Amino acid sequence: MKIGELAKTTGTQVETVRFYEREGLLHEAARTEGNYRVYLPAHAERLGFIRNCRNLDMTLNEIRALLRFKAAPSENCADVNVLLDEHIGHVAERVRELKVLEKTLKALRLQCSAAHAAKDCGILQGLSDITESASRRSSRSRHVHGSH
Amino acid sequence: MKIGELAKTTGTQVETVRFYEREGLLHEAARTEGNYRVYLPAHAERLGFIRNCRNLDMTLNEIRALLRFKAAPSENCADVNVLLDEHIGHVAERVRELKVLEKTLKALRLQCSAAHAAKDCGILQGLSDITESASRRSSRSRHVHGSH
DNA sequence: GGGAACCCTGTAGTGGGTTTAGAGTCAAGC
DNA sequence: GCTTGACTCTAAACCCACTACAGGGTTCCC
Repeated sequence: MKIGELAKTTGTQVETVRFYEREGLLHEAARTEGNYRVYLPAHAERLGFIRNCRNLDMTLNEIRALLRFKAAPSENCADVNVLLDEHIGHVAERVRELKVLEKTLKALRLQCSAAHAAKDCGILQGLSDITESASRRSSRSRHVHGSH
Repeated sequence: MKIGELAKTTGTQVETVRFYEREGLLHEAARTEGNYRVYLPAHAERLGFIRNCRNLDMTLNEIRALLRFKAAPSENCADVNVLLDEHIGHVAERVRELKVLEKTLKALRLQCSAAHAAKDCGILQGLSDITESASRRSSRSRHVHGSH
């Protein structure tokens, strides 16, 4: 199959498939005479695995690690468990952070319920004042992202 | 005050201050004879506002909008409310997504409780199989990020 | 005058793609 | 045989919010 079909069956964008190839996540495909990539079912399987991992918010590096484990079927899988436990930890931490954030934002929102002159707006006041209440984002180098 | 002091009092990194100036979020500072930036309390106030907004996970564009509202004190603040409501919506949505994710990851984790050969690992199997269970990340162009 | 601590500019890198530009390929219809 | 349109190719730039680095200059203290 050609790249467009592969992309459609795996719910990926064509550019993303080429990006994964550049990144070494997908093996290079054979080419037709006209230089089109040709994919086999094994490619679709591997891409499906990658997309599932991405849907679980894993980084490409984590996915690379998992692909290595998959490629060594007789080795011990303890490291897979460790990787997943760490990832679950990251997600759980991010949920906690975002809930604090949500609470803070809602409290801020209550400071201005009606429309009036901006100079009297409790929200703008609040944004100037907050000193310590907001989640003291101590976690450097986060891996599960914010809200944007 | 010089840039280092400003950075310290606002809990910002020096490079970030210069970055905000380049981005037009902070007004250009006056300079000493030796070409060092000199800041006034007003700069510290504005930077504090920006950092508070960033701690609430707003984008620089959202912050730019808020700074414009602040600069027009007699205008109506209804748009501030709208901006904040939208932002709260983004955060709440991301929390929902991440909780689904956490659940999926924990279920996946249960498929391999002990260490054994990778070819028998329920987690790697599960990652190949998931078809629809994981959060169908329909939200394109998210603004509150994942877990990394 | 020597060294440490600070500051300057400019550039490149991060992650996980997306977008754009400019060109080539292929099958169908006329 | 020629055109049209859908598909494909490469390479490079762009996104966000910084961060890091290279290679200097300034200030201050001893």
